[in-house]
Amino acid sequence: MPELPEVETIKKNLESKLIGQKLKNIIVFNQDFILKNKIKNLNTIVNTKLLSIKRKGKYLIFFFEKETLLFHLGLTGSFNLFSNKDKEEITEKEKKHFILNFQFETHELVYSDIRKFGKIRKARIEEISTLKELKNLGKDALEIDFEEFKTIFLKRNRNIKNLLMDQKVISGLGNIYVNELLFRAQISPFKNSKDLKEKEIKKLFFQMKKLLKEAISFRGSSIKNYVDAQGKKGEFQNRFLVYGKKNMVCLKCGESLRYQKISQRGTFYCPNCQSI
DNA sequence: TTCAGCCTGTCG
DNA sequence: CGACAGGCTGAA
Repeated sequence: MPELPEVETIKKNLESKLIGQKLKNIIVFNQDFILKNKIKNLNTIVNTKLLSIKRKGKYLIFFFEKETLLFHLGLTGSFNLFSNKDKEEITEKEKKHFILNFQFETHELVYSDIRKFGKIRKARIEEISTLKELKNLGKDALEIDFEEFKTIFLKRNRNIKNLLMDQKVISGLGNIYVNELLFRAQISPFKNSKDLKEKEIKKLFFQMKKLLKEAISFRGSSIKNYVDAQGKKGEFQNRFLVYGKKNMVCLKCGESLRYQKISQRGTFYCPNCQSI
């Protein structure tokens, strides 16, 4: 579900409410999920303060005084902040997917996950960078500079869409934003990375930065499930040019947009604007 | 590099 | 009912 812009939006929400607060208690709603993630002694972070929250790619890392919690939201993971007054408005339907409730001084932070593809890791601060989830992660799409971005395409012989979605190569982009990015950069999703010209790599780089910043400014994209930590939908789905627009008219050229799977992922593109 | 598998929900 | 969904992994 959440790609870089959605995770960044959630991070901002949480930072503004929770930084510096002491975690008073944790309630586990779904013990199976905790077991599956091999989380032991979750309670050792209780009675310590949340010092900072960092994002890398689609991961969120909560830094407590001695330990850290790493989250990946999978497809349907979500955080929800509740103050005491809006707790009564929680529906049974929402409760059904609650995994964890972190009770801070002024707010409760609930992690929910409908499909339970999300991931949690716990590590001491000094161990965090040794987690395989982070060790194998490519540079964050917002942080990478052009020189580094260019090297992604050297010596690689792969489908461009798969390459950009590979978190080990560059982290943060998912299916929505790669579809949108390739359209905006006017590059075919079927193109091989080795065939990109320097000019196209430049275009891809600048469009990527622009797209992600724009999406963040609209607080991410909500297709079905995504809401930010305040329960609000994003707005960037209203700015999509191709994603979810099979058979609709291309706003640039009027051609009918196509849909086809590439490596099992739905791919939307304009055959005219994005010719090979 | 493909493909099932992990899960639940929705849409046609 | 099958197809599909903002992701990722591990096995063939």
